[in-house]
Amino acid sequence: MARAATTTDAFNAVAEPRRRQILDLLAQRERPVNELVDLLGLAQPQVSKHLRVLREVDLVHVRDAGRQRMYRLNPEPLRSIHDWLGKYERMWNERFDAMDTVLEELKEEEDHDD
Amino acid sequence: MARAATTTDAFNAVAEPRRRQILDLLAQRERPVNELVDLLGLAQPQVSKHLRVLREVDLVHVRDAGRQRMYRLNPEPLRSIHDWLGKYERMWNERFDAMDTVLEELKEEEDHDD
DNA sequence: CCATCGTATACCCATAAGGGAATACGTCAA
DNA sequence: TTGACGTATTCCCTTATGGGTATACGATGG
Repeated sequence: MARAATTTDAFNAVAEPRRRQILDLLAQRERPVNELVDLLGLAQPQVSKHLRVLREVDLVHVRDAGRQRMYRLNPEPLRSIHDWLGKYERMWNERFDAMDTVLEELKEEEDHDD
Repeated sequence: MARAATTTDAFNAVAEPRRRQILDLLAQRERPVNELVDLLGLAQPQVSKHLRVLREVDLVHVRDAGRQRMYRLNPEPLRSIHDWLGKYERMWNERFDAMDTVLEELKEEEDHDD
C-alpha cells in the first residue's frame, strides 16, 4: 500500500507546507484563486490543485462570484488535530519535578541514548 | 517533485495513523518494540520502520536495554503543530456575533456554495 | 562459540504525490 | 457571437510511501 491520500483527512492535507500557507492566507479573509496565486508565487494549476485537496477535506468553502471563485477558510477540521494534540499538550507544559528530570538525564547518558 | 518525505517534519510524520497510534501508546509509558508490535497488531518490520521515521523527526528517543530497545515519547516536536494551530483555535472557539453568522449562511445559500 | 531472541535493513510492489505544461470550460464584455 | 479572463482538469515524470517477506545484526544464555 502507498502513503494515504492527502485527501484522507486534515492531518494529511495539512502536511503540505503550501496548503498551510493557503490556509494562513485564507485565515485573514476570503480570497479568489488568482490572489492566492500572486501571494504564493506558485503556478495557477498547482494552486487550484491544492485548493481541491483542501476542499475535499472541507478545510475551505468556495463561493462563485462571477468568473471568480472565492475561497473561504473552514477551520473546523483542524479541530480534530488540535484534539489529538490535546493529550500531549500537558506533557510539554507540565513542570516535571526536578527529581524525575535529573534521573532521566542521567539514564540517557549512561545508556548512550540517541 | 514528489510529496515531501515523511521525515521532513512532525506534520508529515504524524499524518500516518499508525504513527499516531504509536505515539499514543508511548504517551503512557516507555515501551520496547515487541510490545508495540503486539499492541498494534502490525508486523515487526513495519513497526521498526515507523519508529525510524519518528526517530528522525525526534518524536521518540531510544534507549538500549540489553537486546531490547526502549522507545520513549518526546512530545516537543508536536509543539510546532500546536503552535501553528494556535492562530485557528480562536476561530472555532470564538463566538461570532449572530449577525455575521446569519449573513454568512444566507450568502452561502444564494451563491449555491458547496 | 552457538542458537535464539529482539530489532533493523534490504527488496519488491502498487500507488499517488506535486510540479510543469497544455488545454478544457464557464462567464463576462464588446 | 466572439474573445479574453479566471479557474479546473489532464498528462507526464520523478520520487518515496507503506506493507509484505526475507534476511542481517547485536546481545544474551548455555
